Amino acid sequence: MKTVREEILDATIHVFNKKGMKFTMDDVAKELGMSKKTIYTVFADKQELVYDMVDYCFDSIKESEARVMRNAGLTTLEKIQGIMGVLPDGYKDIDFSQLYILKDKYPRIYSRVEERLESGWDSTMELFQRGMDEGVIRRVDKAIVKVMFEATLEQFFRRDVLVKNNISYSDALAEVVDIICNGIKGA
Amino acid sequence: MKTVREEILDATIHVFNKKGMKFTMDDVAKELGMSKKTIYTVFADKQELVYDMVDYCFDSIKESEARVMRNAGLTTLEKIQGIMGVLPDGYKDIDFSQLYILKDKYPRIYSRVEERLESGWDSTMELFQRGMDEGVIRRVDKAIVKVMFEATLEQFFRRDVLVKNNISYSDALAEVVDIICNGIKGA
DNA sequence: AAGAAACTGATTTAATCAAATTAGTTTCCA
DNA sequence: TGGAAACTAATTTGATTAAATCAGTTTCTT
Repeated sequence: MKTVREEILDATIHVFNKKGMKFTMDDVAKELGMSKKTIYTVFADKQELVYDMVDYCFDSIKESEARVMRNAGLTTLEKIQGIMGVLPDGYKDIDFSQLYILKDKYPRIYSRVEERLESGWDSTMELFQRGMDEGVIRRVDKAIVKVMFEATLEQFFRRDVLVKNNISYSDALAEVVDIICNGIKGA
Repeated sequence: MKTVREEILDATIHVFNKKGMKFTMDDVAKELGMSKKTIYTVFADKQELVYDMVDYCFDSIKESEARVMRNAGLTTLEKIQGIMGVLPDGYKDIDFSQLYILKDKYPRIYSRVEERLESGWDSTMELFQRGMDEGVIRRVDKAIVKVMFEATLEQFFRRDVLVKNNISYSDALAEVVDIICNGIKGA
């Protein structure tokens, strides 16, 4: 059973993805068939709502991630592959490029997004390090791998490359993870 | 000996990189120690100047590229590696993200940039195809490799990732080409 | 022939202010 | 308790116009 809080957050994600950051509180209320009054009993203001929406999304990524990390049956390389596969599943929920526009208006939310985008890579970075120590992946610059991956995903969302080339998102993602993992694998 | 035309184009690149698309004709004239009058004897208007500047840059990429293609001593994979190395050398000359802002004001130049960015991949795409036919690289989606590479370079220029991580552009480029080439290499 | 500088019409930018929208609150009602 | 709708103060949007900038031309000079 979903809590009221979660219902509101889900609705917020929905209208956010439809209208970007200029969604209104009325939009959320209408989406829910709920009065604004009720929303305001749960969230103090719009800022808090968006802030919590961000955390809500990242938490779900983190959870899938933890599941991969915890799986003892996987090798380090398989874990890297697994995590790179779930990471963007979370990105799918929200159009983060929209969130970047908040820089001026909601600096607190903006820096929260950056913070979580950054810390979202913590486990992956650790895995890279472990892989290099174990010798299963080559000594590469972790920051570069990160940029490659993030930049590519960003393009998938922003431009219409996938539509134009008639490639599904999951196929594209699998291919990218595959190329990167093979590219960093020890010789 | 450089022609007047080339001198003007070089100066244009210079001021363009300093001030973006809002460089003025006076800027170019001052940079050259030349009167605007003289510039206008060579180029009909600003639009033509920028248009030719774009071609000028891409032509120099194409030239280095042809040199690699023509080198019979290289294997297909080495050629791919070589071409991916020179392609961005040309990007270094110009901040193409600036050019993308022209969409509305100079649609003719904008579409020229797109056209040449696109056709700049022609030889690389052919090489990918040849490599797959020869079996030296895996069957990958060429469009995805292209997105990965382009997106990554774009980030190198746009964000300050390289500065922040204290990596030189050429080291970063070499690493990216390396990862991609290893990532697509046949097993 | 080419630079320096002044000039003009067109475009860009900036400032201003009115109109519309919206966050958050309150009132009334089921 | 919670929805519907009205309300207010604040913000955002949009239109208008004045000021500044700039592309392209002309004049005068060496």
